Amino acid sequence: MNTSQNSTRDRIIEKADELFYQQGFDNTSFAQIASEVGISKGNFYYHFKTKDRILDAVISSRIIKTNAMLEAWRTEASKPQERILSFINILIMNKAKIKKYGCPVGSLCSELSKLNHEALSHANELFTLFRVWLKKQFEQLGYKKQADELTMHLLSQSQGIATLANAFNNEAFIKREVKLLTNWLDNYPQK
Amino acid sequence: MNTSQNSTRDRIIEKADELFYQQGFDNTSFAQIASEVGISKGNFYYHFKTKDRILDAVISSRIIKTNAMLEAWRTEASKPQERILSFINILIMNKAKIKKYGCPVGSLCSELSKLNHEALSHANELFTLFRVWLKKQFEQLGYKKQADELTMHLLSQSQGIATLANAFNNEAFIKREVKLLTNWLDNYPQK
DNA sequence: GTCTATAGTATGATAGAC
DNA sequence: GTCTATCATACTATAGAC
Repeated sequence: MNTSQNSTRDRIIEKADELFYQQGFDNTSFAQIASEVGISKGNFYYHFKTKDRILDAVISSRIIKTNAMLEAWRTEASKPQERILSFINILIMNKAKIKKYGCPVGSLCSELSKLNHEALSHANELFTLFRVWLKKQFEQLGYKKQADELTMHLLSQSQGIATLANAFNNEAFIKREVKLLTNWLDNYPQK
Repeated sequence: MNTSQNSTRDRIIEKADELFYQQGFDNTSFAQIASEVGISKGNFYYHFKTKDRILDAVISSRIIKTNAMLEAWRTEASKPQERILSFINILIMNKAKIKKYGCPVGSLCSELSKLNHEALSHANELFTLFRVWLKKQFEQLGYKKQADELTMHLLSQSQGIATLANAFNNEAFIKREVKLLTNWLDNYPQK
């Protein structure tokens, strides 16, 4: 568990993460994950006893990756404005996948909400990671009390962009809206 | 079919519509719909042979209702600006349900996209109804070439608001963002 | 750790009586 | 039109050999 490389377990998580994003959690079966990883269903159950456990592992993995990404954005840019732009630009970086599958965070939370799944609060932590990080950047930009409102507004816009790009299968729309967001960030008046 | 009142069929569609919204399409079983309507599964299959057929019927029903709503908004207000406000205000009108289940259009399209379901294009017509209607209002407001971009921007914002209100279980956020949207509509400069 | 069965259950769908 | 079976399948999960 701790000493070995965990390579099979990691491969399961990685593949499950991908399939949950592309097909949804409920719509992805153990059999398919096992098949695509190249192991038997029996072996799969050695690593994860229930479907909730694999979902938890996937969410935890995403949390770790997200934290690493946010930390990278922080160190790569000294100015908070540039850091916020890093967030906005993931819409461009991932535009092909977003067009196909929407936002990985938003679509997962939306599905878990419908399923009334207990892992919803765990998945929501992903949103909260972005929220806390962005809020800090807005605060450093000079926005005091409005930092969280600005953050929620930005998160909201990015969710809307992902949803419509997915629904209308439209990458150009993402580019246009990202420009609007960038202008908004540049020109927001009150501090 | 045509002469009778179709009451059982209509009740099935109505209940399926509700359950698909609250629990998702894939996660809602025939058995549950039948049970909640108060009929047997066998009777259910008399009215709808496959799950795709009931989904089609639900989407068609939503299209009819949406068209009626848009037509009502048109006749209730003579000014295009007021009509657009009618659209924005459904976020307030339905804030309790949006908090619980998200946007009925966005969440359905998102799910069908993940399922790679053939009914996705049918469901997208719902988005298109709003898009065409809003575009017309913006054109009458005096926006020529930008009408569709403004429409997509507005649709995008409403989707984002619904997604975040659902994820964070937050109605106050809806109210705040609706005010921003209303201000945006009032103050948008270029025509 | 990995495999091959296999159990148990839920679901979509059908057959046939009334 | 509505009902009571019933079938077939897919999926979650388990047992036990290697």
